Amino acid sequence: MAGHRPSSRDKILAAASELADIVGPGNLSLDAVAQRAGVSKGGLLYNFPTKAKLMQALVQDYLKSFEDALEAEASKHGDATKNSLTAYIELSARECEQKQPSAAGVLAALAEDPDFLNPVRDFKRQLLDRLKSETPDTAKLMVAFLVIEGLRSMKLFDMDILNDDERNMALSYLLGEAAAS
Amino acid sequence: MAGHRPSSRDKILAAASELADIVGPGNLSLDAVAQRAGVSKGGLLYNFPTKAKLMQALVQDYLKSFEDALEAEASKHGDATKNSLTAYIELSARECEQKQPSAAGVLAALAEDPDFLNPVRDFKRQLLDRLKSETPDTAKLMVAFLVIEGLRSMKLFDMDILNDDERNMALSYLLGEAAAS
DNA sequence: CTTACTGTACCGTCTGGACGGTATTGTCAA
DNA sequence: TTGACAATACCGTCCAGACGGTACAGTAAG
Repeated sequence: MAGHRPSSRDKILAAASELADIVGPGNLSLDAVAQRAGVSKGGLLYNFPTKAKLMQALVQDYLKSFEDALEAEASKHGDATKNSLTAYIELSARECEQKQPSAAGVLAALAEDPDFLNPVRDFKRQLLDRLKSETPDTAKLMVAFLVIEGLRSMKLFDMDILNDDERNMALSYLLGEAAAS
Repeated sequence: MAGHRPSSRDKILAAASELADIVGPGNLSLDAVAQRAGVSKGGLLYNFPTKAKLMQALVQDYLKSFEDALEAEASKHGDATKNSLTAYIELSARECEQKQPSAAGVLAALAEDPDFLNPVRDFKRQLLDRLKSETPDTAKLMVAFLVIEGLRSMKLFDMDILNDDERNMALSYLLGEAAAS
C-alpha cells in the first residue's frame, strides 16, 4: 500500500523486455513472460488479450519514455537559451551512456512483425519535422539526426563498436556544428 | 567446392532471406525455407545441419557481399586519387539506393540469438580501424561512420523516414567534409 | 456486484531435428 | 571391362515438445 505499487501491466511489460534480452528477441513466449512477471498466464492474457497487443504495448512504452525524456529536456531549459537540436543531441548523448532495457522489447516486436515498428517510424518522422522547423541548416540537422540514429542502432544491437572517446568525439563535433548554426 | 550454377546452398540462403522479409524475422521456419528454396527439408538439413548453422551462414553471406563491394570499390580507383573514407561514403550512398534482400536474413539471425551478430560487430570494428588509420580527422570520421550506420539501420528496419533530398543532403555534406581532410 | 486477477486443464498447430531411404556419381581392384 | 563399394546430395516421414490461445471455476478487495 505504501508507495507506488507497480501494476501488473507494468510488471509484465518490464518482464517481457528483460526476457527478450535474455532469451533473444524472437524467442519470447507468453508462458515465460507471465512466470517472470510473477503473474499467472490467465492474468497476463487478462491484461493483454493477444501476443500482438503485448508487442504493441512494448513499443508504445518505449516511445512514451522517449517522449517523456524529450519533454523533460525541453522544460529543463524551457526558454531559447539553447536551440532544440542542441537539446536533442545532449539528451541522446546522455541516453547513450545508460542502458535502456526497454529496447529489447522493441526488438521482440520487430521479430514478431516489422509492422509493429510503424509507430516508431511515425514518431521519428514527426520529431525530425519539428527539429527541421527549428533548425536553419538542414544538412547539419540531417547529419546530427543520422549520427544519433547510428548510435541508437548500435545500442539496440548491443554492439559496442565505439569506445567512449570515439563516441564523445562525434557528439562534441555535432554540438559545435549545432551551436554554430 | 563452390558450384557455378545456383547450388542448393545458395538457393536456400536466398529463400531464407526472402522469407524472413515476408513472414517477419522471428517467424522463419525450416519447413518454409525448404519449400521456398524448392528443396526438401532433409535436403536443407543436409546443407545446414541445424538452424543455428543456417543463421550463421546468413550473416556470413551478408558480410561477404559487403566485403566484396568494398573490395570492388577499392580496385575501381585503386590509387590514392580519393581517400578511403570518401570511397566508403560513396559506396554506402549507392547501397542506400538499391534494396538488399540479404539484410532480412541478418534480422532473422538477430531474432534467433543476438550473438549471431558478433561477426558483424567484429567486421565493422575492423573496418573502422582501417578507416581510422587512413583518415587524419578522427572526429569527422566518426561522424561519417555513424551517419552511415544510421542510414543502414533505417534500411534494415525498412523505415523510410528520410526522403531522397534529405539523404543526399547528409551524404554530400559528408563528402565535402571528407574531401576537406 | 464488479474488478482484477489466480490456477488448472486443455486444444490444435507448428517446430526443429532425427532417421531411414534413394538416385547418381565416382573410385578402384580383379 | 566389370562388379563392388563408397561418397555425395538429397527426399519424405515422423515425433516429442513448445507454442498461442481458450475455458472456466475460484477468490479477495472495494
